[in-house]
Amino acid sequence: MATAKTNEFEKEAIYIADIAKALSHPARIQILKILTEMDVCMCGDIVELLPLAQSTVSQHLKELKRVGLIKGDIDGPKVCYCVNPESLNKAKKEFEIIFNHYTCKGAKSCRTKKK
Amino acid sequence: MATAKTNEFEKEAIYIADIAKALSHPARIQILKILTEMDVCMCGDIVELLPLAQSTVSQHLKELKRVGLIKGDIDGPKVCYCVNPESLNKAKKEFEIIFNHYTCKGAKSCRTKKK
DNA sequence: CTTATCTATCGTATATTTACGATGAACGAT
DNA sequence: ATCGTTCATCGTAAATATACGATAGATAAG
Repeated sequence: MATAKTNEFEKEAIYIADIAKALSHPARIQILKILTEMDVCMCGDIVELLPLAQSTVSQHLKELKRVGLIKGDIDGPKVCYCVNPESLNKAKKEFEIIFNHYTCKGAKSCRTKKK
Repeated sequence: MATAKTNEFEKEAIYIADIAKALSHPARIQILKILTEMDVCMCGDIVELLPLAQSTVSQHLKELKRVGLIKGDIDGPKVCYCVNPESLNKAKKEFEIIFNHYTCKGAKSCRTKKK
């Protein structure tokens, strides 16, 4: 990020950007999909479904956990992952707000200043 | 990205991740907000509202243009930016699909395998 | 033509992300 | 206690992202 100025932006913008960052890799999108479509949700299962090494998948899971979109429960030597419905709903609403805001107000023409 | 494996993922996941990447910086979230709330939408106006240099803002605008969320019309020496309602709506729907999908199906407990 | 304004791009420095193999930690089974 | 399984973390390399100043290009104004 190079001398990040993250804290000089608006709180809401920082939150949305952070969630968006967690969603900004195809592997993490597919992980979310996998976690909701499979009964089992172990790291090993995900590794088999993605073209990535186990350590890389583990890093992606960590990023999704960081923002709270998923959670992992230790179950013996395994870790059982699942989506976190609460935080997913919160993120959903935040994105809805900005998208609705923009699409409702945003159709203003760029060409109003033309001669 | 380090030897990006982007093309080995699902097409839909790649699209959503790409939009999310464009939204993954607070400056770009605020730019979208600014573009819908102001009548004028010149680069210079945005520079005054953000704690960033003009060249940096220009780069953020370029990233938003890359995924089609905004467009810029050349108006003399200025460039008049505005959101692109069509692509914004498309992105909105894609996010809705994945969020609704997850929140409808995703509440499965992680603890079903516990003794 | 010259100057001023506005924006994009270039060059550069630094931070972060992505990816992998190797290793370590935790646990169940033997 | 030892072994195998599962996952996280470490170390590392390469690609991207972020940010800035400097510069170039395009146009309006004079």
